[in-house]
Amino acid sequence: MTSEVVPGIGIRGNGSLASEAAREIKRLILANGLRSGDLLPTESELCEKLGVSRSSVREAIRTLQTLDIVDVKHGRGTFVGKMSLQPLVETLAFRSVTSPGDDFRALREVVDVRVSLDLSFAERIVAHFEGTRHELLHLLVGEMVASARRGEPFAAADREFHTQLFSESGCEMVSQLVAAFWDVHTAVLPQLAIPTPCDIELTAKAHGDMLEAAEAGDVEAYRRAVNAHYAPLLRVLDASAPDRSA
Amino acid sequence: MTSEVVPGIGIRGNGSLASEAAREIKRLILANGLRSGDLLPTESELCEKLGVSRSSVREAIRTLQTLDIVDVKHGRGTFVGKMSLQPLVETLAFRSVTSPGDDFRALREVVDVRVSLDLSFAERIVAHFEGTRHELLHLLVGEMVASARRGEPFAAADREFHTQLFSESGCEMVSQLVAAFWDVHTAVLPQLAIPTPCDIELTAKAHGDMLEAAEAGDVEAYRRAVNAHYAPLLRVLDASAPDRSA
DNA sequence: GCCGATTTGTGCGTATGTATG
DNA sequence: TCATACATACGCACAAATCGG
Repeated sequence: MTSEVVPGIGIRGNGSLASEAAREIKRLILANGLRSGDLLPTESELCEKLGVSRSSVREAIRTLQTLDIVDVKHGRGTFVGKMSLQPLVETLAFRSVTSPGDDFRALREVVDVRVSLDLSFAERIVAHFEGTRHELLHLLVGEMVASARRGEPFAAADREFHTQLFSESGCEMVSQLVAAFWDVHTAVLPQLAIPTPCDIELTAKAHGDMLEAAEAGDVEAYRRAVNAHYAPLLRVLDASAPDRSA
Repeated sequence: MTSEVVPGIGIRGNGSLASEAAREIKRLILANGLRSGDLLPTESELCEKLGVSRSSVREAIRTLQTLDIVDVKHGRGTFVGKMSLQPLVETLAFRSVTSPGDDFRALREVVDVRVSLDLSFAERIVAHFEGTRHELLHLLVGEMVASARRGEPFAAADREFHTQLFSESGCEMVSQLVAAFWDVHTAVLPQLAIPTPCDIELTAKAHGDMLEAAEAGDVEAYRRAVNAHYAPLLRVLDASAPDRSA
């Protein structure tokens, strides 16, 4: 029985033992300077170190696993996670489908943020790709155009294209944020509307224009391509939610 | 839709039982059209409905609680949560302090995104506030300026100012995103640098300029005020991470 | 304020699945 | 094949918080 009442104010921070355990595990990661992929103590060891039962440790680990701060592998152990923005995706995606009246509203904002980031980071991206030729990105563009002509979707290539654009330019966090929004938008959109083959082809080609503009060092052309890229999608969203101001 | 129960052997779908249970609970929320604050079945009832033990149900609930999809209250029950972006804050904040070599790098990107959103949504915000006078925001500005003169911080007012700007303009999701980034940035910054009293006052005044520009319908002035608002912060970050490319 | 019912929080023992050697 | 170590799951008992009579 670990009543463990701390005299004075602190008690045990705020929450439950499990929440406290989660904080302690985070402190443990920080204190030992552990990085992604490093092995953490076993659950039993954590029980001893934190002075709580297995149940609490497991719930704490579950919390951190949800936040992608730790990565639990069955039968092997618990490792430091990649700390991706996956929790953001899940929350936003779920939220976007639980707003009956505002079906397109939440999704529209997600897309608006994507446009905002693509336009705002245009200088940085163009500056990075100017005068180079990025074979992987050209490959992805070719893949998307080819798929579009066959009337097939090209989700994987699309996602990688956008994330590569940012991560190559040294914006790792923004890249992951873009990926998260991409995930949300593609997870929610199919439940609301389906794009036309024509739009699919326009979108595919816009990726090529973005890449060429970046390699040519033309920021304005890059921004035009970004707007062209989102035009079909915004048209669908606006048509379904005409109450949008300006 | 989902795989559902596999006869015979207990294995079903892919992930763990707890993950499966979490998916089922989300489906339950969607299927019943539950909204924030609505009461969910008790853990015991969920055990029966999902056919798993209480341990698994609890881990599933813990997962959803971490994502702010459900809200658990001791002795009362489990409710549908507010689905805030709190999980994003925790992940990003933790990530920002676990990059020894990149101390300011992650934080810099967070601030870059904030600037991006403030600039990109300028038209929308200015269009909404033009010709009006928002007393609450003026109150917050006065509070910030007064605090700055006394050399005191004004975190609460600062945060509310920025979130109000977006939520008033009808961008609820972006507002919460801004709030999340604000939380990350203010959670991490104190561990890296402390602002000067002069910078504090400049920042406080910039808020007033933003508000006045918005109410005057001057988008360009608004953008200038936004840049002035972030200038002190960016100066600190750039000074500490000189490896930034153009 | 007390009591009991309900519900979540915690602890613990046990059995099973899974990787390693 | 067997043994070991560990994560996963189950079930129960009790503690703590909340609510209503």
